[in-house]
Amino acid sequence: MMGSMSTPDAAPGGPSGQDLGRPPTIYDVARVAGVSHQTVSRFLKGDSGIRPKNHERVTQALNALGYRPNLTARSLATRQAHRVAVLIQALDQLGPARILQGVILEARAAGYLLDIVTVDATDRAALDEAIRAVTSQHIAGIVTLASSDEMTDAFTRAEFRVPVLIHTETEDSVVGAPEHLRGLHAIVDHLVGLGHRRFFHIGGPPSWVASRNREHAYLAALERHGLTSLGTAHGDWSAPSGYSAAQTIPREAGVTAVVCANDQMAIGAMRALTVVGRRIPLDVSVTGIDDIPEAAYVQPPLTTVRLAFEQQGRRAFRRLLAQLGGAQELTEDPPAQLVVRASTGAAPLG
Amino acid sequence: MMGSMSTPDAAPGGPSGQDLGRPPTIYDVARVAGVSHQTVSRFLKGDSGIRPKNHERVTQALNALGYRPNLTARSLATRQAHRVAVLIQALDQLGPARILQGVILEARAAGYLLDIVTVDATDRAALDEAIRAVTSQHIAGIVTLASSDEMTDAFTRAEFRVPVLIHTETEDSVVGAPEHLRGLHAIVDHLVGLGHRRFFHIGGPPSWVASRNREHAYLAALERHGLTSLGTAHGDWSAPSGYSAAQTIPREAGVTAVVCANDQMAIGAMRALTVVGRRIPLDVSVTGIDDIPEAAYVQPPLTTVRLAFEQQGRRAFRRLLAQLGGAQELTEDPPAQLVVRASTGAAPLG
DNA sequence: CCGCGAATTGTGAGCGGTAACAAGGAACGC
DNA sequence: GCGTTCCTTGTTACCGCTCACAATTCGCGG
Repeated sequence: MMGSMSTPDAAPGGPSGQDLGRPPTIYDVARVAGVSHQTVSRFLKGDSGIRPKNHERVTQALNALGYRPNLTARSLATRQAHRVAVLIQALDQLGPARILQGVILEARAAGYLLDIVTVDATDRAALDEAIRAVTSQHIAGIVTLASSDEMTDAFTRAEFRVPVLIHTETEDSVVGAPEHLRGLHAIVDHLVGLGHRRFFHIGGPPSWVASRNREHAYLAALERHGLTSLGTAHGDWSAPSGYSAAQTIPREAGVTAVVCANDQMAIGAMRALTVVGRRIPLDVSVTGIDDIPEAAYVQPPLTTVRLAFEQQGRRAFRRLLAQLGGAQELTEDPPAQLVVRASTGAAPLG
Repeated sequence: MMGSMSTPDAAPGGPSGQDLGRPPTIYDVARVAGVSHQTVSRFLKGDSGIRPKNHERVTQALNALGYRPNLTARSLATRQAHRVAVLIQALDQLGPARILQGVILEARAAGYLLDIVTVDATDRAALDEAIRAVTSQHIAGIVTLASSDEMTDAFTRAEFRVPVLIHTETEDSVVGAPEHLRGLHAIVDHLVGLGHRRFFHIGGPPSWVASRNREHAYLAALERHGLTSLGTAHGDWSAPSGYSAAQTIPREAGVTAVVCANDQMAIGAMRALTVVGRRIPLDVSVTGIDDIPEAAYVQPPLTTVRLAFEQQGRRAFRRLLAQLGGAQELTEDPPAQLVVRASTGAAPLG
């Protein structure tokens, strides 16, 4: 009926098919550019075999329409999900939260969505259930940041068709003195330098890989100085557990240095020691690991080691990505840095 | 030709078409159940108009194959994303992290995926950029947990086609004494009961809604007792800023109670006060808000208010869901609870 | 100027669902 | 017993994109 023939668009009201109600598709782009949708698809894919003229026209059409790819459709067609499940123990601990932060950053950069699931790593049933729930979804891979043995067990128990990356502090670095263990060495060196000879350790739950690594590093560092530990008590990473653990230190042992596996427990331990009248650092020195924000402001300020959590997270995700055939890994070892504050001092005489 | 007629399955090799390499689709289910794929779809949708016989057969086929719906395909067909963007300031603060935890839980329960973006709320450009990035995706809605004015501004500046839920502590509860403000009232009541009359406040950044709410509640609580505040200093929620803020308290003002807007700043403040020789709680009482895990183990243990962060998060997400036409809201007000510890004591005489 | 192979482009068919409509059956009244 | 209506089912067509393959086009030697 009407004269217009260039735009076989039956929809009335639109000036030139520029802005339709729904977001533009590659077909819209193709129409505007005067090419086939496949050419647009190829362009988007970064294909090189496109003639300059078309390349140009597609580019223009693309930002004329403000095209955004529909990731859902792409996923459906390629049948690969840009979605990764993250199993994490708890968000309310600084370390894990920061690691997660790193994972989030890296995932966003790579265009992946995260399916974050918090799990109680000590509850096998809940763990299995969570894994089942997660794997019944369409996901590209799994990252786990809660690295207890129960967790690892649960994962080896289940069968997966997707790559799983079990993040532990030392993932790969078991060989070759990983940085954070170097951090622990630095702590022990620092204390020995202050004259300490009688050490006690407050570690995390024995079933955690991180606990064992840290304890192991502590013992190794002592050994390097020809010293042995007077004992270890295990907490659960929390301040209360550090408090209880410190109470188990035998009074008569003459411990002058308490090395804790994280700051929270160190804070609890300091409290327990203070309560029984031991002065920090005059009578006993206490150290932590993590350098939580409060560490500098507790009484006395805590000597600790600052770890690059965020980078650990980035690395974990990158590693998974590598398994998925994506980008290459991040290889730099996350640094660790000794932070000396007032909770450590010269060993008491005698 | 053959006797079997119940399974018109031409595929060779498989025993009965049970386990093919790829995950089963509704077509597979339909074939096994001997109905059309649409019937299966209807069943999945919870449609009631299905004859008992078919209902039964579909049910059986469903779990015989272990069918899981392909959310991607569903999204494509219904063109609605089950994906919500969460804008959050920082994960390494306990409060926000726990709120996020609540959001995560609720989102999972509702079958939504979260696109978590951490933003620096003070950087307008970054903020706008983050919002643009997020909204260019196909999302159902947005929840923001970083409730500074910059954030709110950025959101009112932008146009959205999806619902946005800006979470603040007091969202709706500005009227009718929200719980956490009741918590602040409880703190003031507690201190007044101990004989304190000279109060000072260490608040968060003035641009944060939460800061203003808390300060407002603090002032209101004092007023109820016929008292006025001797002043307010603003920090940035961190321990160091609490330390600095406490240093601004004029020595000669005779302040006996310092009410801080969160625990971290309280910890910093206690340190600053101790450094200048003021004893806590003998000379001055200090209180926090949040009840972070370390609060009970700093020296002295901190009197504070425990807030139900996780529930705040759940509520925020539910509220968004309600806007999306989903489930109804959670209406219970998250509780707040005064936790009295050793950082508060009787006001000094004179 | 034609033929031919390589390089570009276009076409058609899914990916796994849902929506709209058409078709088949059962129930019911006469 | 038969026509009519309503209830269940089945059919067909997308959603927006990618893949495999067919159709063009281009460039160049003969």
